[in-house]
Amino acid sequence: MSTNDSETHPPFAVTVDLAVFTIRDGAFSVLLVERGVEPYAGSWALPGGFVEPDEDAEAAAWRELHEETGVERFGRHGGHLEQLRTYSAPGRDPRMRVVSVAHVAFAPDLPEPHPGSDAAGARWWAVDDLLVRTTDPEGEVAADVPRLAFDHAEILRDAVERIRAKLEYTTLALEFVAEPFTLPELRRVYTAVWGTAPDLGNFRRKVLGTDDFVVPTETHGTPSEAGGRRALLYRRGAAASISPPMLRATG
Amino acid sequence: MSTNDSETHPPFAVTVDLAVFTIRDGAFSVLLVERGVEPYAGSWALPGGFVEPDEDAEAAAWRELHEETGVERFGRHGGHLEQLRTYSAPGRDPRMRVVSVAHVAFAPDLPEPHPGSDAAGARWWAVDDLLVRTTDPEGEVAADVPRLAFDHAEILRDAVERIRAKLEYTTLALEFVAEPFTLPELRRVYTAVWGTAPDLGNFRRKVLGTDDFVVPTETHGTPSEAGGRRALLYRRGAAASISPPMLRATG
DNA sequence: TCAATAGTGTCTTTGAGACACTATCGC
DNA sequence: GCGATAGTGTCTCAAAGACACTATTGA
Repeated sequence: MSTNDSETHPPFAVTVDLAVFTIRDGAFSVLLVERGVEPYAGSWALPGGFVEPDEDAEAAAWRELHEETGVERFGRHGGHLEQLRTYSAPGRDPRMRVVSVAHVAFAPDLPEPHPGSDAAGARWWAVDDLLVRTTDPEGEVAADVPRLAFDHAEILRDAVERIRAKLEYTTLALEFVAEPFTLPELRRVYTAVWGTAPDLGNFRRKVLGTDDFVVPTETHGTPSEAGGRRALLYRRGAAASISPPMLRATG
Repeated sequence: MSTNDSETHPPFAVTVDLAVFTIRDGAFSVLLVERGVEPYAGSWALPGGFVEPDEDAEAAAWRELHEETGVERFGRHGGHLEQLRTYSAPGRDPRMRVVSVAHVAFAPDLPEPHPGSDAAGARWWAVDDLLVRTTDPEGEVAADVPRLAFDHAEILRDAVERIRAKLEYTTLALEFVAEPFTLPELRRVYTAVWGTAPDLGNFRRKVLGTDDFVVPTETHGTPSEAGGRRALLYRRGAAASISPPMLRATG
């Protein structure tokens, strides 16, 4: 906090940007909106918006999340949202000086998004495809995979790395499954986010051996369409951290 | 990034606040400034200031760090600075709407600070004392230990937790020692930050067994005033992470 | 009975925790 | 020699990695 007089300093616009993740058909996916207005009209970007005078950045992020996805903050399990970091490069928005407080959010079973008032479209994209396109503009992905507007490719990269890391030492994976869930479902979260499947036996040992990570029910789920044994159903436990962490395969 | 027209949205002031840490006389310490102007004149606060039009938040943080401590960004080992998180509660500054991008910085052997132009004073404080005073206003610390202005107690708490956690899985402790250094010196960093001393033998095994954490020299240091064997001197290695992590004692 | 998935058991290896022991310094 | 600090060795135990094996379902 400076002691200078504020009158001598220029105003900034403050926005929030959201990287909203879910698992769709086994793929780690993120929500993008197609911009309807300049700049970058027609480009795809992370959803976001301006912070209002009476709210902090987190409240603005929840509001935007609701507007884009219908996720409610309260009521049953409303997903998880946390601040990522703030992006403030002077030229990051061509219109004016904008500082953006980026957030990461995720929830299971998010509905198909409906575009906000200024967006031309909104849909889920596979994170891996977007990262390939970002890293290598001619990468081996479908031709319609877009590059991102503004500095959103950087934000997406940071968000993905945050989530991959937090799966190791927190119970964040629980936020990606709807209750009740099976252990194979939970394991598929790790598989989708990390890109590699944890060993089945070792995964069960770790999850069941971590106090209050998951809570068993008495009932079993239904097999997938491919058939097979019915898995036991669980609910989320109260544990927040995993110690020692569940490490990604050292491949 | 919103697609709304920016003209309809109110301006914010954007500042950076800094939690600058070092180890002084074996104590994990943070730099505070005594405010010379309202609000909170006479109170102690984290150093900081307004972000200028032509710089991003990180550049503003380096500039303020230099102004308060004389630490240069370039040249020899100029310390480490990273973004912590952004604080944006509507009432956090009584004058106006201010969003602050907080940063964490540290370096070994920082000089005595000289107060900036609007500060009445500047000095190092033991982190533990400040945290006790924050948690328990009548805690068992010296009577002159202050409470912090604005929401800086919260920022300090978050910063300390970040550093304690990062010592576990990164080589961040190296930023607190001047080259060349001895392993006992490096161990004292962990002891000061965590408040507990890692076992001497296990600490050496971990540090020397982590590839490129430290690089041995051929020379030995001088014993402390209490005497004893001379320790071998090392330099910082290129490794950035420690895997598996060096865990805090489970006390 | 077969394919597919869920779940169990166990051998091996890695590495942390604890702590005893040795080495080198100033005095 | 002694006290103090630096450094080594080693026993034990917790837990991860790898992988073989069994169980339960639908077709």
